[in-house]
Amino acid sequence: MAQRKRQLVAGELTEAALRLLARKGFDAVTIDEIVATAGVSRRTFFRYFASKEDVVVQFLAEMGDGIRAELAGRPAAESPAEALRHAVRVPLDACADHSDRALGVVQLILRTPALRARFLERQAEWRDGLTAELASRLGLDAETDLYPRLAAGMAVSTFDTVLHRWSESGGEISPAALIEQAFTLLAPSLDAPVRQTAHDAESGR
Amino acid sequence: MAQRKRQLVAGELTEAALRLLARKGFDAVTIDEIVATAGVSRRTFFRYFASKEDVVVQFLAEMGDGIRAELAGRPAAESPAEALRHAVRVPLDACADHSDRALGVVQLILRTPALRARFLERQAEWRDGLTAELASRLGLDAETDLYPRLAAGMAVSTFDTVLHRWSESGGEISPAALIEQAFTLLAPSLDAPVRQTAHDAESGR
DNA sequence: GCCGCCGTTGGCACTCAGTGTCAATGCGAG
DNA sequence: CTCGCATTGACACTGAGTGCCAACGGCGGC
Repeated sequence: MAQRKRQLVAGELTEAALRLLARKGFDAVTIDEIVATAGVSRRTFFRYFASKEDVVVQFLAEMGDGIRAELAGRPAAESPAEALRHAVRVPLDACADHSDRALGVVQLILRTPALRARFLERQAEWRDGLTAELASRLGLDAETDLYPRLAAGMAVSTFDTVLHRWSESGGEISPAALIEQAFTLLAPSLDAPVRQTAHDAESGR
Repeated sequence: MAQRKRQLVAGELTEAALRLLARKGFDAVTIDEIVATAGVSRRTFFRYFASKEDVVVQFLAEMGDGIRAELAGRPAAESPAEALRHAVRVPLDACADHSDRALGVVQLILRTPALRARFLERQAEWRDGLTAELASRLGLDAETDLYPRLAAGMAVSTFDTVLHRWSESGGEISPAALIEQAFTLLAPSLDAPVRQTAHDAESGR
C-alpha cells in the first residue's frame, strides 16, 4: 500500500532524472529541475535518494546482490573461475537484454566523472561481497588469505572491462564472448591447484 | 621564484589540512578552518586544490606517474608479472619507508567514504596508464585485446589489497612479502604463453 | 626612479547540494 | 469520529565550489 507508493514515486523520480540527465548532461541539471518535472518537492527527493548521483546509480546495488547471490548459488564442486564467470554474467546479460534502456544509462555513467566515481564505489562493494562469498565457499579466511580478494578483484575487473567495451561499441558486441575470453585468460590463476592458506600465512610463507 | 612560492603555499595547506582532518575527521572540518590555520583565504585554497578531498589525495597522482614510469623502465625481456611486481612495489615501498607520515593519511583515506571514492578514481587512472604501457610494451592493442587491461587491473587490485592489509595491521606487516605472494598467485595468468591478440579477436576467437 | 605588465591574492556574491525542523496532510485502525 | 502513523512540503541553514573584480607586489623597459 504505502510501500507501493514509495516504489511509484521513486520510479517517477528516476525516470524524470534519467531523461533530463541524458539530454542535458549531469552537471547542467539541478535537482530543482528534476523534482519540478517529477512533481514532488525538493525535500522528498532526498528522502528517496541520498544524492544526485544516487538516482542514477542506485539500481547498481541490487546488481551487486544479484552477482553475489549467483555465486552463492553455484554448485560447490564448480571451480572458482567457472562460478565467478557465471556470477559476472548476470549483470552483463541483464544489460545486453535491456540494451535500449541500459545503454544510455551506462554511457552516461561512464562519461560523467562524478557518476563513474560512484560506480567505482559500488564495484568495490561488490568486490568485498564476492571476497566474503569466495572465502566461505573455499573455507579460507578473507582477512589473511590473499586469494579471495584478488580473485574477487579479477571478477569485478572483468565486469568493468567488458562493460566498457560494450558501452563503447554502442551495445554492438555481446558481452558473453568477452567474458569467456577474459575467464580463460584468468583461469590459470583462479583455478591454480595450490593456493595460499591461513596456515601457510601464519607459518610465514 | 613564483613557482617555489606556490609549492610552499601548497605544502602549508596540505599540512594544516592533514593535521585537522586526522584529528577531527573529514566531515567535521570545514575549509574555512583549514585556510584559517594555514593563513590564506578561502578562495586561494581552491586555486591550489579542486576540492576538499584533493588536498588529501593529490599526492596520489604522482604515485601513479611513478608506477607507470617504473613499468616503462623495466627491461623489455622481463615477464609482465615481474615488471608489474616491480611497478607496484614503488608506491608501497614508499609508504612503508615513510610509515610515520603515510600511515595516518592512508588510514584516513580508507576509512572516509568520500576520500576512498577519490582514491578509487585515482586507481582507475593508474589502471588506464598501466594498460596503455603494457599494450605498447607487448605490442598489443589496448582497445581490442583484453589482456592489457585485465593485467593492469590485477596489478592495481594487488596494490589496493596490500595497502589495505598494511593499513589495518597498523603498518606492522611489510608490503614486500604480500606483493610477492600476490604475484606468484597471479603469475600463471599474467605470464601465460598464449595471449589474445588483435588478430585473434578479428578472426572471431 | 617611475610606469606599465603580469601573476597571485582576497573579498564578495552567487549557485547548488544536502540536512534539520516543523507543520500540514492523508489514511487506516479502533 | 479520532487517534496515531507515515509521507510530504516549506523554510531555513550550512558548506562546497565558482565567477568576478579590485588590490597588491615584483620585474623589466623607459
